[in-house]
Amino acid sequence: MTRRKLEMKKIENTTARQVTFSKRRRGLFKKALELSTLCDADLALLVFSATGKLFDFSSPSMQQVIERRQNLHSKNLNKMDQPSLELQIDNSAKTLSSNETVERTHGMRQMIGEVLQRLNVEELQKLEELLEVGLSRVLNTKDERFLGEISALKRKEAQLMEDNQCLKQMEKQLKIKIHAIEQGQSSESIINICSSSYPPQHQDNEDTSLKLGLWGSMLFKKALGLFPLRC
Amino acid sequence: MTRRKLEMKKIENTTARQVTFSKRRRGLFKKALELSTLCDADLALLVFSATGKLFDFSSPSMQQVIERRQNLHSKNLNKMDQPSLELQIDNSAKTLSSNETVERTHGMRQMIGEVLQRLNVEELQKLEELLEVGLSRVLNTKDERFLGEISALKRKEAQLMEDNQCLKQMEKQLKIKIHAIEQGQSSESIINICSSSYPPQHQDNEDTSLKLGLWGSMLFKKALGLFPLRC
DNA sequence: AGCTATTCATAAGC
DNA sequence: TGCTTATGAATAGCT
Repeated sequence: MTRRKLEMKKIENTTARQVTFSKRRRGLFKKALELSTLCDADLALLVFSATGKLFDFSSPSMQQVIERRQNLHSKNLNKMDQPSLELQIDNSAKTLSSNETVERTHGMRQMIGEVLQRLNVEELQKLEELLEVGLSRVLNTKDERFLGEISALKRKEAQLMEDNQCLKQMEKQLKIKIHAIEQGQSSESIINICSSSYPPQHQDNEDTSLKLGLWGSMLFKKALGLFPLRC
Repeated sequence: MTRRKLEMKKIENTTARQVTFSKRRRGLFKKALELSTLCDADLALLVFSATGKLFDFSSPSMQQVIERRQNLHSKNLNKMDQPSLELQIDNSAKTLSSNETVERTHGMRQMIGEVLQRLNVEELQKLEELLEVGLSRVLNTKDERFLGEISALKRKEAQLMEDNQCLKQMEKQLKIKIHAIEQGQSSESIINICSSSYPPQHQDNEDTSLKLGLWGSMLFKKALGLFPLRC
């Protein structure tokens, strides 16, 4: 603002608006750069022009800053749900540093930031490599868990379907037997199948279903062995 | 800057740095607001303080602006909306290998390696950024698939267990009936239990086993209806 | 795109 | 952290 003070609302004249956009955009980016330089702050600035062109500046990388924000949001959402990681880091910090005041006055991030400042390029490269390896291990572990869970579920599913089929067969057989009886035939030709008591209640509540399924099919197979008609 | 011009590098004095951070941060956000107001531009500004606190401003919403950027990047990745980098790489590749045998004998990796050698730091940073965005999208998509598959399997499992229970009930009833008949009692005295809450309510056609489950239970119901004694 | 006249932002100091 | 002030920066309106 100079010559005259500018009213703080949208500039209606398109040309004037575009000129102002260019000038002020440059100014804004300069200020952003200065802030990040002078104060060593992480920062991201995204500006879309009216024509859809993107201007951006960030420190460190845009992706990193955005992810940092999203992590923050996730944490806020989860809150105390999983104190694990931060707490672990914090504990590690406590174990590492005999000077307790450091831990109390400085946040973890700040501590990390300051430590990083002290590292030279070579050390930072080593660290980068370590973190890359660590990331890939984390990702692989996560995938393994996912895949493990999926295959467990598939096993369970297969088991249940098998049980299901067997039960249906069993049902069929029982109906045949009933029919036979009702036709006045001797029931001796068709034998007792399942005199057992029902599902044993295990104390393992984590995976009742699988055991139940297993128990079911074992029972059924046993029954089949006794049964004149095969399943 | 006033009183004296400030050198453009990190302020070493921590207190002074924090004071400057506060002042300049306020100024930066004011400028950002003014730019978005005057020029009606989409804009996002994220600043992390050294203590990890997040300050942000955006217009319209942070999420929208960030997504707009991601979309832009996807487009860049997908096609030649912005031919700059991709084209440069491609051109570099073509320039590099006028000799066709080179392309054929050298693997993709080596070619990429050579192309990368030709990029300057700025181009490499852009590329790094693109790859980071791409990676994070790939990871997110993968996770979504995993989670989707897991929840589908869990639904399936629940369905199968339900079917299973019902079949077991049926079996039990049939046995009771047989027993009754064999004792010479009237079958009328033993009646139905489990036909109540049966009909499954899923519409997941993508899944054979589910259909089988559905089919199974429909069959079961039908059988019940035809059967002299109800279940 | 340049050029000022002006207003704004802010480093230093308290 | 807040206020003051001198001064360097940013920039609106012109050209």
